[in-house]
Parts: sequence; structure tokens; C-alpha cells
Amino acid sequence: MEVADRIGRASTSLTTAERRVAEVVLTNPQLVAFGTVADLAEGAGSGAATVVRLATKLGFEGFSALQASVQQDLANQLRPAAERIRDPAAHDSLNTHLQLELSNVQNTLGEIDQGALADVVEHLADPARRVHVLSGDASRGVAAQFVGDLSALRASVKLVDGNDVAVRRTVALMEESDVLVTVDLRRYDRWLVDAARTAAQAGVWTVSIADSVLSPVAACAQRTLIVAAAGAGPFDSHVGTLALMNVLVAGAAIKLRGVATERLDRAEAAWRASNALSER
Amino acid sequence: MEVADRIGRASTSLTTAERRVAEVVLTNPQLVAFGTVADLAEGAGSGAATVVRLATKLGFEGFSALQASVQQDLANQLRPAAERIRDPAAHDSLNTHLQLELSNVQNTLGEIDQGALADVVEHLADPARRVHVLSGDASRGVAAQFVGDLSALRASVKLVDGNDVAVRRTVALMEESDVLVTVDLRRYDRWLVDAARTAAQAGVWTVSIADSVLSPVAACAQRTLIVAAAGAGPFDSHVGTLALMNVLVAGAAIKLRGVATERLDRAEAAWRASNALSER
DNA sequence: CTATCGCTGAAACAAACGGTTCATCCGCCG
DNA sequence: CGGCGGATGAACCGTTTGTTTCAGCGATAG
Repeated sequence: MEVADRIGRASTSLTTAERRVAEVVLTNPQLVAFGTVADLAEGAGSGAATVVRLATKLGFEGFSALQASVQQDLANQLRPAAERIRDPAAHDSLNTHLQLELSNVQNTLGEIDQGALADVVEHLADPARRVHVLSGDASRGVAAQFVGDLSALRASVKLVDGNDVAVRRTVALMEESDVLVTVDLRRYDRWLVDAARTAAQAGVWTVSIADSVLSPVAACAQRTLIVAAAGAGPFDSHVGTLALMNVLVAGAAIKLRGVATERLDRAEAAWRASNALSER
Repeated sequence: MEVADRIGRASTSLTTAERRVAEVVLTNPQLVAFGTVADLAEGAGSGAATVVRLATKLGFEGFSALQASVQQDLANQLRPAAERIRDPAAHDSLNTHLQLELSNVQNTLGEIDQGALADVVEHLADPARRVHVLSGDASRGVAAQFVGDLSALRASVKLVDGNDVAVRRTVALMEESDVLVTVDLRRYDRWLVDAARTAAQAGVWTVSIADSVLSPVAACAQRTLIVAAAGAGPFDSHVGTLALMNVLVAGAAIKLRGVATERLDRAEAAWRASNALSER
């Protein structure tokens, strides 16, 4: 996108009002493609003069030139994907990744067992239950992401982490009312399987996020959610897993609406305060 | 398509010149969406009056109304499902997520600047450079995933983490030969921006993974990679970000083939030994 | 506290645009 | 052959649009 490039290149020399306009140009290109200077100005909450100043600052002849550029970008985007797919014939590796990750998301969210999903969300959204997340080494990052997001919505969400001893202790201390989420893909870590078995035997409600129903943890879990994790590189891809986690978090957010919004507001306020503070 | 319908209905009562214009409207809608009466008239080889006569004959208030209708059709066709699905709350939420995440992946990997990508991979795969990853709070998990994967391929990859003091110290100790990867989406954490600026001023080669070229970090970064992060839930989705990171890791893996396979073999051996051990 | 500079939006101006009118042209019927 | 009706495009007019100008405003340095 020609326009996005120019905006990025000029981003340092933009004034605040101009940046507001640029923001709108990027997020709502239709407004500039179909609209007038006045429309764009109103959309950005600025004067008309600022709009054309931005256009010239980006190196265009005037607003009309900027508009023409955006229209071209949009027209390109309009071309059916079938036609577009072949002109970047050069970069095959990227295309491989694209197809792969798309199918990971498609297969993961498409093949979901709705009943299991609803049940899991129900448990995750129950404030009376503590939530523990147990992840294999290879997926620790996305598990941490899941814990972080869910923690923003409700209390008592913990990533079970640390050395073997610490994990065993945490598992031993789990209660029957707790929920255990395990994430184990392909290279099933032995310690994780052991921990999950121990917890399950202690009556902890367990959900297994796995890449196969044959996963050892799935065998002792109340519910199992299957993810597609095909990777083009040396590792499995957790894109599908993360997509699934987003669904879980969003589902929990809806059920927790009351509590969650209050928590989010408090977090927001803290963020503002901290950001304002460090502004000096 | 509203316009096509009306043309079909009125097709019998159209004169030859009007039919020529209608033909162009159908085959080249961009001309009417982006152009003027004169443009469309020239495109159809007719006079301007014929164009507006056709518009009124189709039941529109005038050419402007026809133009607005075509623009709406085009705008609907543009949104590849992302927002199209979102506004009618009727569709089930799982499908919304699916469409959204698919378009996140599609837009992120599809719009990548190949030159920037190659350059970033080059830097990430240089064993002489240490790699630091700096992430906003909301994306810490995926950043950790990235660090974990990249660490499996090469040494000296660190997630810059901890309290403010620790971050400042780490940043202060960065060298010119280092690489800094920042991940900052929308809610730009002030401390992160400060840290990135400091590092950039010290000559550290910086790449910004952001959701907009207007990201404050992008301004002081050597390279910027844009991700789509539309989320259906309360948070942004990092599915696209993770997909991009997978591409980076895979690219680095290829460049590091020799070193990486040896590292992976050693990790594999360690994993086997540990799994065997805990088997008792 | 004051002078200065740069940013910003309201207002003025000129170009372009959509809509209408009218003369011309073509085909048809008497 | 001549008159007639509808269709068509060139020319015109009021409005909208892009652009420029200018005065007010806040920030900054002295």
C-alpha cells in the first residue's frame, strides 16, 4: 500500500491533528476513497485545511492525488482473490505459511465440539473455581498468553510453572473445585502427563487442549479440545491453539460480563495512571 | 447488488445509449464509484446527460444516488468478512471468531513487506547479534513464545522483562550489534516506547511489530512489520502476530540450518533423557 | 511574564461537478 | 417527400468541492 508506506515514512514529522487524520486514512480508507475533504476532516475531528496539509506533506500533489492513490489500493484489493493469488508467484515460502496457518485456524475452530466448548467456558467463567494452566515446554508462551488474558477477566488464574518440585506441590494442593487446563502438543512432556493424571485422580476437573484425541492427557480429562498445529518450520504452529484460546476467553468474558468489565475498568485506570506517570 | 437488480428490471425500457452506459456500470463499477458523470460518459462514449437520465430512470434521485449505491456495494465486497460478520449479532459467535482470525492471518501474512521480512530474518539469524524482545503487557505471552522458539535455534535470545528498573538496565546494556524486537499493539505502553527509543538512539538495530505504521515505536525502528489484530472478544487477537512470528522463526531456521539442527538435536536428546528418567 | 513560533480551523476563493435546458439528429408514419 | 416524436449530446447554471489565506491559540524560550 503506497499510502501506508508514505505515512510510515513521514510519521515522525506529523503533527497531532495530522496524525489523527492519518489514523483515519489507515483505518477507514473508504472514507477517503469515496468521501470528500470535508468528510475526512469530520471523521478525524479536524479542519479541512489539515487534511490537505497532510496530503501534501505525504508527497502528494493535493488531496485528490491522495484520494486517487487510496482508490487504486482499494481497487487492487477488490480484484478477486483468485486473480491476486498468482501474481506474487515469487514468494512461495510465505504462501506456504499462509495456507498452513489458515488451515490451522480453520480446522481448529471449524471442528470444535460445541458442547465441550460450552462446558469448558462454563467452568472457566465460574469464579468459585480456581483455574490452573499446565503447558508443555513448546507451548508455554501461548499458555502464558491465555493465562494473562483470562487473568484480566477473573481472579485465581495461574500458570503452573517452575521446576518439577514446584509443579508437584502445586498439583498436590489443587482442590476438587479447581479447573485444570492442559496444553500438550505432540511431544508429550512426561512430567506434564504425570501431573495431569495426579490432578485428575484427585478429582480436579480437567480439560485437555491437544493435537490428537490420542494424547495421553486426553485420556484422563473430562473434556478434550482438539487443535490443528501443523507447522512449516521446525516447530509446531500454535496459531490454531491461540485462536481457540481467544474463543475461550471471549466466551468467558461474556459469561463474566459484570465482574469482568469492572476488572477491566480497574486495569484500564491503572494503565492510564501508569502511562501518565511515566510521561513525567 | 442493488444496482444490477434495477438495471435488470429496467432493461427493456432502456434506449441504446442508456444501455451502453448501463453496460459500463456493470462491467466497470469502479468507474462510477470513483469517477464523475463526465468520466462515466466518456467510458460509455455518450454524453453526460444520458448518464444522469439513466440514473433517474433506474429510480435513483440522480447520479449521486446511483454512485452512492455502487459505493456501498463495493464497500461490502471489500470487507472480506471481518466486519461484515460482526455487525449482525445474529451469526453464531464461533463463526465470527473463525472469520475474524482467518482474516487476521490473511491480512498479516498477505500484506507483508518482503524486503523488510528478509532483512529482519537476516538479523535474527546472525549468531553474532544478541536478540532482545520487548513486549507490551497484552502480548507478553506470544512474545515469550517467540523467544522460546527462537532460543531453540540460537543462543542469546532474551525476553526483556521484569520491573521498570530491570528493563532500563537491560536496555542500557544493549550494544550496537544487538537486535531489538518490539511488540506493541494499540495500547502503546509508555515504558516500552521509552525503552525502544533509548535503545534506538544507542544504535541498536530495531524492528517493530505493530498494528499500525503510526505506532510510536515504528517511528524509531529500522524495520516495521504490520500485523492485523482484530479481536471479537474484549482483547486484541494475537493470532496474526503469532503467525508472523512463525514465519520469522522458520526463516531464521533455514538460515541457521547448520547450527540450529545441532542445537535441536541436543535439546531432543535432553528431552528424551528427562522423559525416560521421569518414567522411573 | 512576555514575545515568538508553529499549529490549527474558520472563512474566502476558484475550479470542478451534477443537473437542466435546448438545439440537433435520426427514424417513423402519414 | 415532409412533418413529427423521441433520443442524444453540447452548452449553461447553481452548487459543491479542493485549495489558499488568515487570524486565533497554545506551547516554548528568554
